[in-house]
Amino acid sequence: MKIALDHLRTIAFLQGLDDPQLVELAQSAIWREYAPNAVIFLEGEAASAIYYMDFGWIKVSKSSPDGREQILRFLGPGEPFNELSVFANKNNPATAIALEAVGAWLIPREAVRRLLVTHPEVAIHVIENIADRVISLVSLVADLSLHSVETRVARMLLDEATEDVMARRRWATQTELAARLGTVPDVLSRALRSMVDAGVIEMNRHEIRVLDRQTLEEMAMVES
Amino acid sequence: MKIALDHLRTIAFLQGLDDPQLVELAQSAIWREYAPNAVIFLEGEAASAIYYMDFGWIKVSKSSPDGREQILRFLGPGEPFNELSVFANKNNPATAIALEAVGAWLIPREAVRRLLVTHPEVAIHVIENIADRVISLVSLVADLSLHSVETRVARMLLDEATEDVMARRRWATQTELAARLGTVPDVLSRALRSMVDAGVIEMNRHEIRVLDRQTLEEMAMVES
DNA sequence: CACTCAACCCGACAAAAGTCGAATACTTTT
DNA sequence: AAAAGTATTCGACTTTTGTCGGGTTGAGTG
Repeated sequence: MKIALDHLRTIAFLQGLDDPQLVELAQSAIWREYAPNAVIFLEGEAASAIYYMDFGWIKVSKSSPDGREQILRFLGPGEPFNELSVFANKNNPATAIALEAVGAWLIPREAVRRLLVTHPEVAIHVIENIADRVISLVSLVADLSLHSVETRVARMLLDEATEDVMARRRWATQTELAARLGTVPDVLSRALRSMVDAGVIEMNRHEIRVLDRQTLEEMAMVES
Repeated sequence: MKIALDHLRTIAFLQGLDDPQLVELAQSAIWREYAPNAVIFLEGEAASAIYYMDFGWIKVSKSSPDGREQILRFLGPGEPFNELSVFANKNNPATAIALEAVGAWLIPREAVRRLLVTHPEVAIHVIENIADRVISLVSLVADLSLHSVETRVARMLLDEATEDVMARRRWATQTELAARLGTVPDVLSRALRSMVDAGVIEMNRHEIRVLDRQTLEEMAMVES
């Protein structure tokens, strides 16, 4: 219980709650672990709980009947997810799958929802949280519809790289990255290769290093 | 003022408020009209008010530097918009443009935001409203990334048609519809034409009529 | 009613993205 | 360390989507 409590304290939209409230939540929290590739929940299912990731990474994605996959986002330690379904009483709009061994706390919907009525400041945090989701989805739509694969790759690199290095976790294969960018591994491979050939980046299994940030920014069509 | 009050009463997320509250809102409401093609607000601008559409239609879209446009949604009479930016204190994530003559009420952000703290039920409505936005964006992403133009066209027809007829407003040109579907007018034209040739639909300037719903559903790849 | 302009359509073409089969390189397991 | 499995790459090819120039239609305007 103690552990759950400490974690709850760090969730953004629970900020400002006093200890008794948190203890109550902590008492209803359930611990879950998932093996790599395990399905955490499926698109269309009714959501029953909010998740708070303790360790591991997952992907949230949609799939087409013929097996193609579009990843909406990756989620790592410290991030809450499935708030949307829980707070809005909707079915899960997408599927969540563990990319590696994952441990997470589940807080049943009722426990969290009660807070909405009694603690308006929580509601405000929730709104801001979901608003960020909308913003990132809007920019995903714009990327998919308005920009070439090369541009999207360049943008991903600029987005993810810290100090011009984008570290690659074990699961960050070209297959997963391609699904994130809305394309297929082959095409991503070609795009990366042509960047390597052009001397813009350097790449190995564990990281991608940006060598020529300026050219990359031109490829990304970032506006001044 | 009276008029504004009557309209406010019909806004979904203001349901449950008592009259004095609404009167206060109505007093701060501002009336605005826009000519066809007028820009209502631009992507990136700070949002200062929530809009409530009285008459006319608008489009919310993102554009690329080279002029291509992706429409996120159309909005008509009775629908509120820009809640996202107002409630979450973000800049507008997209641009809004009038498709025809538009009249709308603006309610300044501060007036609405105060309600969030004092009236938790309003917050819940706001969350549900934004959640719907997330869901429709997720399905737009899936459409763009996972399905062909023909499939998207078929889906649009099935979505929009009532009684197998999709009425076309004056502004619903192939240019606008194509921008909504994430393609260009020519390609949309071809897709529609091939459906007409296949006897699946019938089409004129004012409406598109579904003749063979079953085939259309197969094209839309709706899952059983 | 003639004129104008936007919408729509067509056919040929160009480019981007996706597919396929097979070779190669890396990891992980045994 | 060998075997097995996964990830990446390659080249050739197909499909889809987008582009371009020009032509037709039809609604709205003076």
